[in-house]
Amino acid sequence: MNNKGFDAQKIEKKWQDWWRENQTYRTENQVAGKENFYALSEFAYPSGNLHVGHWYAFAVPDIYARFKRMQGYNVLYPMGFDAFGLPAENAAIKRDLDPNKWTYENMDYMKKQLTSMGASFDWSRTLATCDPSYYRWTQWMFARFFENGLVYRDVTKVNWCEHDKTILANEQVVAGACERCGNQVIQKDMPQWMMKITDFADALVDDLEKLPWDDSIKQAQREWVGRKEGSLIPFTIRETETYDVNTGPGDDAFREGQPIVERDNVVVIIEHPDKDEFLCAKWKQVDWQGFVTGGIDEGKTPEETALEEVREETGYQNPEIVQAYDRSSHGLFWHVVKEQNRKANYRIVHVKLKDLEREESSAEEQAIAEFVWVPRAEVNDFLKREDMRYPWRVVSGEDTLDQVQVFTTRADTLFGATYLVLAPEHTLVTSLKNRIANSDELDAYLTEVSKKSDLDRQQSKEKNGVELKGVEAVNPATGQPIPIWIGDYVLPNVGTGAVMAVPAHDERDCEFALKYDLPFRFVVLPSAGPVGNSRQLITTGENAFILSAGATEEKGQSQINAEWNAMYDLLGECADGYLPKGKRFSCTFEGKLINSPDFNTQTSEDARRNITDVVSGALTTTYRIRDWGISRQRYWGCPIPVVYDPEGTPHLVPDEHLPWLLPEDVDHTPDGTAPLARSEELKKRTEEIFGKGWTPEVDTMDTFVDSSWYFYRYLDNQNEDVFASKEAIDAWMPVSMYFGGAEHTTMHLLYSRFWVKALYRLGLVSHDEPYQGRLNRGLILGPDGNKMSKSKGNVIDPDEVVSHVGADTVRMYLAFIGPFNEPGSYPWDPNGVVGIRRFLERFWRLSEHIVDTESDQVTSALHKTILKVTDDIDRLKLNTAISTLMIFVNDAEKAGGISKNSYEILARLIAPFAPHLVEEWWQTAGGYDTSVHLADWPVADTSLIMNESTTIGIQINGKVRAEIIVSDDEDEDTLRDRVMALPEVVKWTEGKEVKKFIYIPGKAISLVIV
RNA sequence: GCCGGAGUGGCGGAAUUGGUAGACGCGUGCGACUCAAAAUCGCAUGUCUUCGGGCGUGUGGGUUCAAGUCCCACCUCCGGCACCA
Repeated sequence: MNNKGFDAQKIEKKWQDWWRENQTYRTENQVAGKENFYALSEFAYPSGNLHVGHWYAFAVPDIYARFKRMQGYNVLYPMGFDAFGLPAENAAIKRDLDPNKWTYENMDYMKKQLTSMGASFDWSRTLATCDPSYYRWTQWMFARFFENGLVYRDVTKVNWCEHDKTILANEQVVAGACERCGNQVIQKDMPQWMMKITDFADALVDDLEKLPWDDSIKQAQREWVGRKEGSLIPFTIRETETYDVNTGPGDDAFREGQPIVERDNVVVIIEHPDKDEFLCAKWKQVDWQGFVTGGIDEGKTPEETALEEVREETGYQNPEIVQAYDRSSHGLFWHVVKEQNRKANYRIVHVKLKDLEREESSAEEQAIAEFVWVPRAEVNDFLKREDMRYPWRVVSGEDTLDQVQVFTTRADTLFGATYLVLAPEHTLVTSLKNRIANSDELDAYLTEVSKKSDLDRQQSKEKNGVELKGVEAVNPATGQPIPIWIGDYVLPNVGTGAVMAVPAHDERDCEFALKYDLPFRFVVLPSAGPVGNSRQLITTGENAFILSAGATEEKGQSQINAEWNAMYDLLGECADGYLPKGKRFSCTFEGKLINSPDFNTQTSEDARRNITDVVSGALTTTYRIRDWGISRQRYWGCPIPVVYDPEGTPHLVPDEHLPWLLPEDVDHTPDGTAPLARSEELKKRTEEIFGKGWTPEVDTMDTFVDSSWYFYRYLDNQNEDVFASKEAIDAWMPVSMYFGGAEHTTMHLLYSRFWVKALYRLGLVSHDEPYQGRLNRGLILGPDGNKMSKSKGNVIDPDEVVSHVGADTVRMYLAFIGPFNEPGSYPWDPNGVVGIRRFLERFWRLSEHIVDTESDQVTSALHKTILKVTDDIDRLKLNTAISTLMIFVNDAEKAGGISKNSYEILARLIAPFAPHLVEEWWQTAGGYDTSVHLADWPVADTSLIMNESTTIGIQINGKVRAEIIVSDDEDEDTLRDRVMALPEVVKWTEGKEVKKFIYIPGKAISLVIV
């Protein structure tokens, strides 16, 4: 291929050498009359070999950097190496090498490969994060952060990768697995150094507003920070006095032959209408022993049964329900225990008499029991007797054990909170342990939970839990006691690790409540959406009644209407909001409050604030993001500049001892302990400087620390006094355009933003965002459309392609493969590469057709091309810029030639894409002795653009039927006459009436006929 | 499930504000040059067609003289978050 057209190999070598010798791309911090432009590509890990992804990451942005340079900017486009990290260490372990040597050899080799791209890197500014002259400043910044409380040491649960034998940051754990090696990550308690990124959580979200980045990047960062507005609601916790049921001879169940086992019964507590007294049955030898009881018949509610029992057994005719307790109690009859050991289920119903109107009870009833009024205090004493246990709670109000804060985003549903769920890890679970009646059950559950990995726990959606018997919480809005559960669906580090469960308005609580038969209270009437009741209402639950409401309808709007109507009907039936069995569901929409005294008809939004206020809660914000743990138990990383005194207190290594060097006498084999702990030299060094008994920190830093500030060091990489001078920083920062991979959106990009904000807070820099522009590039796939991988055998070796078609072709092909400003994935097409090579050859051959005078059409087309190419490169739509250049070259060929001046302009337009080839023409045939890359970018002369006529389509009833050439100055009437005379138009309009004639100059003519 | 983004020929993709859908490149077909092949050049290339035209930008509706583009509903794919309270 090289024997025809141009010799890429020769040309490229020649100009790469020339550029180096002439320092063409050396960049000064300031150039008079030029604005600075900092174009940055995420630096490379020195893996030892350049792949197509590197070309895409570095060579394509280089086109942009060259373009900006020609446009008159003073452009910095630097390159360096992110040189600490696991691969070096793994290679070292595997092949018994020195990671330092391995890394530096790779960097040398890769520098050569990078040069072969023809990129305009200023190599005088390069850096390597593993170089002591670099990491000295990483350590220096760590020290400043330490002094200002931005880094601290803490023992926390950490993500531990068994394979890599190191801690991982939350950001490095993907779906419970190690982001690097894919092995499962386990939780371990370990001391580690933490960066206080949470201090900047708000700024990391809010400051996104002022950045013109793609919304997907900003959104991903927002979600990562996970800021949520909500309320902290305090719930008091108290001891529940739960008693087994004792009944006397008045109980149905006591009578011979009654089916007691598995029978549902009520115990009725009867309150006096005026006095604080309760009606108790008087039995046999004792003054009184119990309350009215009765069996619940099939189809009756406990309430109905209770009212009936009161009327029948006591004769009082107007009882009124105060409260029905939902929890049933498994009672043992005190007297039956001895004889038959029978059991029954009890529901307790508390009624109050409206008046003392009384019918005489039957003789039979009177024979069994007569009734006496007993003062509350006396009843309470009775209930507390060891041998006399009743399921009725004694209300005393003085038994507050503790308080628990619950975080919720839906304080408006507080009246619907019918139970509380704590994470198994919640501290309250331990502190309440001795109060809990069912601690065996609890222990068994806790053991089971601890066996589950975090991954298992989050993957199994089957909810389960255990009630903490013996304690209960009080719903601060209703004042009602509610049970407390623990459940592993509540995660310890989300919110406060405690949830107020509102089954009627939360899907997860609904599932849990259905499983354990907990009450549903509906307190928010959903509002119709902006377009009416267009949304499906039910999220989950026993919604058969609702489904059947719309069963005859087709799925769609009428089904949805039926759902809403069924809900309204149901809510009309249950005035207190408690949903009956079989009709329990959850609806998470916001709306207006119901069943919430004092707050009814308020909107969810208002109620959240007002309810929070009334229950002495607090509006608050929570975040998903956690502090950044940076300790790594690995060798090849930046040493943490900390030593411990004999008491174990950490101290910074003073600045004069920086760089705090990475020891070399270390066996790198990972065994779960830090390799640095095995260094005699480090131990000795520490004792010599600080004294006997002092020990060094042996963990190294996460490599994301190294890369959090590297863009400063390019600006002033030789400076030995500061990480970069203020002048250099102010000249270049923030980075004008940062090119990188989408995979770094929630890691490097977030960390470095944090880092800069921290430096800003400490007054070390004068800007609080590192990157003005940001572009996530796409992915180059193999020719088969799959991700390139050795196992699939679809890996493209750029060196090999370059040896066939040259670097210019490869660069330009990558720019042509798809829009660089959209992070799509583009398959590598070997034939597509050939197409670009053909184009470059046509451009090359066009230089043999230089004529003295070219046609006006060519001149006009050239200037149009300038406009379009300039605009496209500016928007990083390099693919269409190239297609525009192709069109022009094709046209110029056909037009028979091009003037030298025009060819020079064309050459400059192509120069960023094919820097070697254009330089070759420019400095040989073109006759220049300075680089084309330092030439000015062409500016279009619009006066040379011929634009007097355009061909536009004629639509008849919306269909294009003809076309016509129109000059810009033609008036509408003459145009109309010409249009109507066209044979193609006549064909369609003959015998029809033309109702409308629309002319949009330069765009369309539209006729409406009938 | 929620939040982003995207669905256009055989393929990558183009159409910047609603105005001739498919630019440009690849592939394919035919032709020229050649003893032949490669390379190069030229022509054609959405689809159906009774050669009048019909149909075409994920699906179904709608707005408009005009819709890939705007509105409503849905489907699929990609990315982020996810038992997040």
